[in-house]
Amino acid sequence: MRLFDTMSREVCDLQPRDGKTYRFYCCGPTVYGPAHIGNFRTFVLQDVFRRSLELSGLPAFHVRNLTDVDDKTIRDSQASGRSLKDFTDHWRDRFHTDCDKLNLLRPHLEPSAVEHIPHQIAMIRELMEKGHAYASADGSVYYRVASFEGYGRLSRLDQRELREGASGAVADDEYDKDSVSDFALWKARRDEDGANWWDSPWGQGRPGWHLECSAMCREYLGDSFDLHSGGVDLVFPHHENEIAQSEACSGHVMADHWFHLTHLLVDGGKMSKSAGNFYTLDQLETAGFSPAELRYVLISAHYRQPLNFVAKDADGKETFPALLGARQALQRLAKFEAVIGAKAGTPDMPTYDTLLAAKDGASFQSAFESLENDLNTPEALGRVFTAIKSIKVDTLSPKDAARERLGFHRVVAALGLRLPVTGEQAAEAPSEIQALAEARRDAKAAKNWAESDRLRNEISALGWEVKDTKEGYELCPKN
RNA sequence: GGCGAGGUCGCCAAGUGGUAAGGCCGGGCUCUGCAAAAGCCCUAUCGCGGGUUCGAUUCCCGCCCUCGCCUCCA
Repeated sequence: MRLFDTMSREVCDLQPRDGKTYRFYCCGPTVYGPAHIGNFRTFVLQDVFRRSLELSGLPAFHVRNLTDVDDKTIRDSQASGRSLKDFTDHWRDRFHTDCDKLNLLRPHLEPSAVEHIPHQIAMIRELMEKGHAYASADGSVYYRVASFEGYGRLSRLDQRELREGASGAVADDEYDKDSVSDFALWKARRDEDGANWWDSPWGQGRPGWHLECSAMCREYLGDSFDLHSGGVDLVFPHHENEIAQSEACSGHVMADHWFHLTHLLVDGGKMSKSAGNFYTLDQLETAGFSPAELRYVLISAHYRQPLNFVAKDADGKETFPALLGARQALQRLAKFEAVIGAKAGTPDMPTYDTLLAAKDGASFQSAFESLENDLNTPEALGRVFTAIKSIKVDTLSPKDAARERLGFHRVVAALGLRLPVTGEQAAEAPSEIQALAEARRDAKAAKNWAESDRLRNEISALGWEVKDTKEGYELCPKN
C-alpha cells in the first residue's frame, strides 16, 4: 500500500513499525451537532483506507477520538440546558448511527477527550518541566512555540508569514500569552463555563483542544506510531501543535506518515449554513437518498482532489444529480452481483472475514491495485466497471464465476459499498399489487394489449413499477 | 500578502512525453405488442500564451480563473 505523506510530500510505502499491525490515529468529530457530509468525506475515505489495508493483508489498529469537551460543546450544552455529558452523549450516538448507515467500520478504540483529562494534565506538567510551557497569571497554561525547534515543518510554516487575523476569527478567549503563536494547553475557568471545569495544579479550568489528541495518542499508540490522519484544515494549526506537544514530551517522531483529506465542496463552494448548502445524512435521507448513494459520491473523487458535490441543477433546484447518478451506478453493480451470483450458484454474500482471506482479485485485481496506489478510488471504480463489461458471465463455469464474484466483492468491500437489493431480493409487493401483476401477465399472454397497459398504469398509480424480464416480470417500488 | 490544491466531454471524475479510464445525462441500434430491462455503439485534443522536445494535455516559464488554510473548521 502506497500513500501520499503530507510531511515529505511524497507517495510512500506504508510499513508498520512493529512489522505486524498498522497502527493509526484519526482526529474524530466534535460532538456538538450532526456531522455534515463534508465531515463524512473524511471519515469515509479513512474507512476505505483501513479496509484497503486490511484486505491487502495488513492488519490495522484504528483509533479515532471523540472531542467532547471544548468551547463549542460547552457553549451549546449550556444553551440547551443539558449537562455536557448528556449533550455530547446524544450527539455521539447520532454520529454512531450515521457512521453505521454509511457502513463505516467502528474504530478499534474511540477514546473520549473528557475521560482523559488526567492524561492531559500529566502531559502539561511534563511540558512545563521541560521548559515548553508556562502558566499565565490567570491560571491558563500555554505552549511556548519558540521552544520547539521543529515547529512548522508539517505546514511549512518556516516558509510562510502568518497574517494575523487573516481567517477573520480573532480569538476572544485568549488571555495573556507571551507570543501570538503560543497556544493554550489549559484554559482557566470562566463564569460562562458553568459546571464544566476541572481541578489542576494551575487552578480550575479545562484542557485545550490540541492537547487531547496528543494525550490519547500517547496513551493508546505510544510515543511513535504509523500514521495520523484528519482533514486538510487540521494541518495547521492542530496537527502542527500536536507534533510540538508530543515530540517535545517524548523526544521521538510522533507519526511516520501524515494522511490528510481534501475538503468537500458543495455546488462549487464551501458548505455553510448561511449559504443554504449545508447537508447532513439525515437531510439527504429525507430527500429520498440512501447512505450508500452518498458514500458512492464521496468516494468518486481522489482524496487529494477537491470534490464538488452537486446538489442543485442548472435551474438552481435541489435535485441532487450527483446522488441520482450514484444510484444508477450502484444499480449496475447490484445487477452484476445478481447475475454473477446466480451463475456461481452461491446465494450467500461473502463476509468481510471471508474476503480478508481472499487474495485473488481475478478480473478485479487491477481495480484493487488502484486502491493500493495512493487510494485512487475513482480509478478503482472505473476499473470495476471496465471489468464488469469485459466479463461474459454466460461463458463462465460456475467455478470461474465464483472466483470473479469473490474478486468483485473484495473491491466492493474495500470501497465499503453496500449494494442495493434487486429483483427477487427486493421487498415483496403487497398481494393486491401482485394480483394486478398476475392479471397483467395473463392479459399479455392473451395478447390483450389494451388491458395489460391499463393494468400497468393501475400498478403505477399505486406506486409500483412492473418490468418484464426474460423469465416473467419484476416489481419495484417507484422512487 | 503568504502557503497549498486545482482548472480534462452537458455534469462528476481518472490518467499519460506519443494523440484522453469510468459513471451520470443525451443520442443511435438490437430486442420488444408497447414500455422497461438487457446488450451493442456514438459524443472531448485536456484554462490562456510562450518554451523544451521528433512529439506535451502530461515537463519548464508567465498569465487568467476557482477553491482551501493562515491559531481551536473534517
